[in-house]
Amino acid sequence: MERAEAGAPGGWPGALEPDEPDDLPWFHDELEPAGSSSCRVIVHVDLDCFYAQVEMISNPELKDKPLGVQQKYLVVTCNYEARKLGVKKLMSVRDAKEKCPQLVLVNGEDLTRYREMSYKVTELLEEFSPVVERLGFDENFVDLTEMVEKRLEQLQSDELSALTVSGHVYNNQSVNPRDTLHIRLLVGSHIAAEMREAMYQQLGLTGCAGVASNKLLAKLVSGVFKPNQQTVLLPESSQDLIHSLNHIKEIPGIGYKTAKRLEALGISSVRDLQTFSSKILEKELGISVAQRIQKLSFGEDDSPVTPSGPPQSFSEEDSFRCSSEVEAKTKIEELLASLLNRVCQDGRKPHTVRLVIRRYSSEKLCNRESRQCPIPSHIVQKLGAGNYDVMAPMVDILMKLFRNMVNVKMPFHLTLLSVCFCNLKSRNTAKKGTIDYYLTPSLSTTSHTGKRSFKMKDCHMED
DNA sequence: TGGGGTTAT
DNA sequence: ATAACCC
Repeated sequence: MERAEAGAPGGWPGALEPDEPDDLPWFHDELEPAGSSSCRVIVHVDLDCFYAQVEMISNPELKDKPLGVQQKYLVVTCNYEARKLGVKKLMSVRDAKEKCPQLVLVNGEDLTRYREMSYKVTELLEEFSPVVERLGFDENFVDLTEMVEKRLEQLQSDELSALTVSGHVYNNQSVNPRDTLHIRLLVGSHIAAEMREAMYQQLGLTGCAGVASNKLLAKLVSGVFKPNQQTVLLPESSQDLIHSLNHIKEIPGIGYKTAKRLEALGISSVRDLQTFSSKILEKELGISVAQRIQKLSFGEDDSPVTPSGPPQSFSEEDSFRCSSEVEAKTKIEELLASLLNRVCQDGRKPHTVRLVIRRYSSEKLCNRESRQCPIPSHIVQKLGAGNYDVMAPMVDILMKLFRNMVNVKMPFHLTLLSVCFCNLKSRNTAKKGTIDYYLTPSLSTTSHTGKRSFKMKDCHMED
């Protein structure tokens, strides 16, 4: 609904001159309804060095020491003590120890406690407003638009005029108390402060927050004041914020590949991307990517905060060297055992299983191959209680997938194995009144007999 | 580069 | 099934 039809006989002059090259981004002169009703208030919440915080909560003796969390030979994250001493994220253990010999390392290859804490944070935020989108384990977006509206209705006019910001204002921009957008964002900043306070009081976690009118800007502004602080962006400063980025790769949504292709076109700064021909960009990257990233370069992002809900998939992976089928099977059993525990806790049942490998060979970054297949229904039904019954047949399936990818009669060298359960169903997924409902034994009124007898006359069409 | 996740094609 | 993106 945001998008004007490209070929629509709109009232704008350019439509009457089809021969005129139109290289200006089409969205640039889009009329905002200007009514504040279309403006959202979004908060991005970003925990400080999350894994390190979880480790310091688990073992308070680590609190005032420089701490790094290690996976294989990498320090994937570290606390601020360690950062002061020169340790960076994703630094090799060798470099980190060299920079900082006193660095304390804990192993963070098992994500269980991080994952659990991560969901506690999301659930806490969902208590404020149910529209929470997770991004990784340590970031969440919350759409505060409705909450802000409700709070504004409650506020008296004298309270309204005395309203101040909680935390920083980007660029130190002055607030206009008569600007309804300013006021709404200020209310958002108070909600953000309450969220951070609740995270600290209830979970012992600190983090940053950014409040702005869309996800892109909220995310960018949350990182401006860094540990344990928050910042609100007022609309007049959005161009300053986006131009504070030194390279297009810093725009969330423009990844490694796209950045390389843009660089090949001579685009490296945000302004380069803003002013580049839309037509050529669409031809190079496809219309979808081109339009999306060019809008991002102006700080425009109409993507909604999509509630994440429960995870779509569970996976366990381990990077290690593997050159025999026996090694592979042992690792697969290990990964599977952990996964079965997780799936058991979740309550839903996966209907698809996938095996992922990474081959050694020519270090093509991110070369992974996968094979997947449906989990036979008689196995699906056993999931949940006795995982011992499902272990053997699942290993069998996974080894078939393995041999489908890897010719075990030839020498091979893998550097990673991963098992993934997906296509999760609550098995209440069959809705009442549908054929599936009556064909699902656990839902049918006669199912408790254990017999697969589906008599339509026994079923009621209530609801 | 680890050990995860998501969506689009 | 892969390829891109995110952390």
